[in-house]
Amino acid sequence: MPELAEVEYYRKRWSPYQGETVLGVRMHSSKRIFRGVDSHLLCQSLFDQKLTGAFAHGKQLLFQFGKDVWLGIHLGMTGKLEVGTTDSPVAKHQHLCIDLHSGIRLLFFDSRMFGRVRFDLCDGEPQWWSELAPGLLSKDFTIERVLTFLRRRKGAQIKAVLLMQEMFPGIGNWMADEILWCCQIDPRTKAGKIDSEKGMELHRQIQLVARDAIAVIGSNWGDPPNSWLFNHRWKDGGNCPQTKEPLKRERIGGRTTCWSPNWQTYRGM
DNA sequence: CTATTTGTTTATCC
DNA sequence: AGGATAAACAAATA
Repeated sequence: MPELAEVEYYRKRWSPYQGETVLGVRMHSSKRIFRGVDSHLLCQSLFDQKLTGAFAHGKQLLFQFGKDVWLGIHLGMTGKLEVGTTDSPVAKHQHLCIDLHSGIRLLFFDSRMFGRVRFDLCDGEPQWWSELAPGLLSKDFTIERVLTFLRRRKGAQIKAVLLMQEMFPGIGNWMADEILWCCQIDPRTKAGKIDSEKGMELHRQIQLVARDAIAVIGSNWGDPPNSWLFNHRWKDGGNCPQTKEPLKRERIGGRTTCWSPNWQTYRGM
């Protein structure tokens, strides 16, 4: 499930426990999720450290312990972070639990196991983190960068381009559809066919959708208003909030895409 | 039993 | 070389 706003929601779940000290760490098998991680070193390094930072960037999460212990988490398709207590039994699909002195237990679940845990011991944030593309709401996410990227990816469908994390960190399937719906762009449009005027609108709507999604979902997983495509896109028989006509669902750019054919009529130059 | 899933990585083709 | 596309990954759900 997790895209930009959901990831921010999960960051907030663990964030309040900053300042608390780690009593113990347990990892439950699942080599896949811990690929590349020295699990013994991870447990050892976290022990007796305070949680000192909780960061989100796009779909990536980063938790800092002490000064130079860093735990990175990607939630994949089905990952989630929860808070329990140190006496709760191990649940299904539980991969990591961090017990704190207060009796609180920080938990990471992921049934499909497309998620990933990373671990770094370093002075300053890990390199992979500092190399992430500028966030959608940062001042470095400029119109120029977006237009240049659209030109480079000119042969790909815009739906697929919006899912590329190296330019649009945090945009996932539903956000991409929401953004294109706001811009009235046909999701099958080739990126190179979008003129600069439409490109500027796209840039703006990306920021608006990101801001609104974080406001509504990112704080307490609220329900988006019915004026969004979001509430109508999942099941068959949904209607476009603008035209009231049936929405279409089809596989575009490798992903199920929902759009409103008579609303999203822009097909470019 | 089959088809579907809100994500990324890898292979393959061009 | 670099871009575009599809398959693979694993498990729940309908």
